[in-house]
Amino acid sequence: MRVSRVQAEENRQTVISVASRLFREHGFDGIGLKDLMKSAGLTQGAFYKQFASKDDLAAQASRRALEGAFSRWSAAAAENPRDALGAVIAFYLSTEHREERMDGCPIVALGSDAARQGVDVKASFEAGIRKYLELLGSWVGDTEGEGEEPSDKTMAILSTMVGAVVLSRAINDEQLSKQFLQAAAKSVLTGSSAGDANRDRSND
Amino acid sequence: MRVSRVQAEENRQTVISVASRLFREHGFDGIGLKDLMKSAGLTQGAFYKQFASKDDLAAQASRRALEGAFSRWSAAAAENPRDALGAVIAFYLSTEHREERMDGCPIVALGSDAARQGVDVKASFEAGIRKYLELLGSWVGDTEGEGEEPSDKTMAILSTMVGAVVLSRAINDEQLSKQFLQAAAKSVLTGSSAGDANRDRSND
DNA sequence: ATTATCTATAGATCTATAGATAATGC
DNA sequence: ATTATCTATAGATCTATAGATAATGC
Repeated sequence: MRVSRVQAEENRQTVISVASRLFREHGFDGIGLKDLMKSAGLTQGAFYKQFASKDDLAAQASRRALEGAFSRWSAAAAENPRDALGAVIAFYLSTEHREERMDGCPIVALGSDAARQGVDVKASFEAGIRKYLELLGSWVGDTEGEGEEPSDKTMAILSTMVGAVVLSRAINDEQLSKQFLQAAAKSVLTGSSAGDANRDRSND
Repeated sequence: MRVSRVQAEENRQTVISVASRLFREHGFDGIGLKDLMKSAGLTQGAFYKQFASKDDLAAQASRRALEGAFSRWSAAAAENPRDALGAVIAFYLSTEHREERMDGCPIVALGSDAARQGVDVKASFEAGIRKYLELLGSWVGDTEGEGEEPSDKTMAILSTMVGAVVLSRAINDEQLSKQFLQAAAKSVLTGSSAGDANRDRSND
């Protein structure tokens, strides 16, 4: 029954990744350790040799989720370096992103939940949010250097993006839902002074 | 043990009001019927004579919460009719509102949770959101009449407001948290063309 | 010898239902 | 007679722990 140290670490990583997806799908309180471990191919009994508590896992899974989301932003930007902001907006404010709670932005999927969690989960969110802001700030073009404080404009853009997807997911009407995404995209792109000419992407 | 029909209805309303607050505080999955009923001064056994299920209560409590929030917006606007948008922004994007999850905006407190709920809860949210949009639209001043479709600008403003408070609650750092609120206020007020001269309110 | 995982379980809590009780409504 | 609320409970699930097992690490 025992497993090599390497395998054990691999299992641990699997649990964190699975949890980062299932927490987004069901909320921190919406899924139990038994189902979480089962989805990772283990039994519940193995949990407490790997994690101190469910809260501990929540903090680590949140970090993992934010890191994954950051990678996605980076990848979108790398694919379209001339219009990085436009590229990120194109997927973030798409109906596809709205539908994929499990793999989508953790701030949207778990933002309300995070507000009720302890400092560890919030620390994971804060670190991820700061990285979002750095990336966004470099595109919005009003940071005065590297590693600067985030600008108000950058923070307002992130707020608009997060809010639009939260709102688009909280309602039944498909048309109104889509309009939240489109309105936010329009607002961010016309107000951002991102300075690119090729605004040719469509929104879905 | 039995109680008059009038009293029973009053109890029902109390349960809905209490739930609208406790769900915001703990999430739909974060509080049980026993504690909910106890907070309303009843026992759990009385629940199912009043509601079909916990989901049923969630939908009704969501409606009640949104109605309360709408009243607050209306009241703020009535107190300062010359600058209704500014008055709403002043409290919505304040640190006080950020701290009062239980009585604050239900979209912020339960938006992520609502995305995981059924059509009834989402219907409550949708109805409330439409009323927010109507009110906002009348202040932003680009609706072409009464009962019109919400404008993109109105929807972007609501997105920014909701997103900013979600973000401000998901992190530990007080300064960054406050900056989200201030940045959003600035963005909404400078970009809104609300057309009022007396922009003299402060943000906290 | 150590330990990652397993099965099993403790003790609490969850939603929902059943039956008793006592007051209302007719 | 009806019924709003109560106590009690069913049956499932929750987090966390205990002890057994079997493979690793030394």
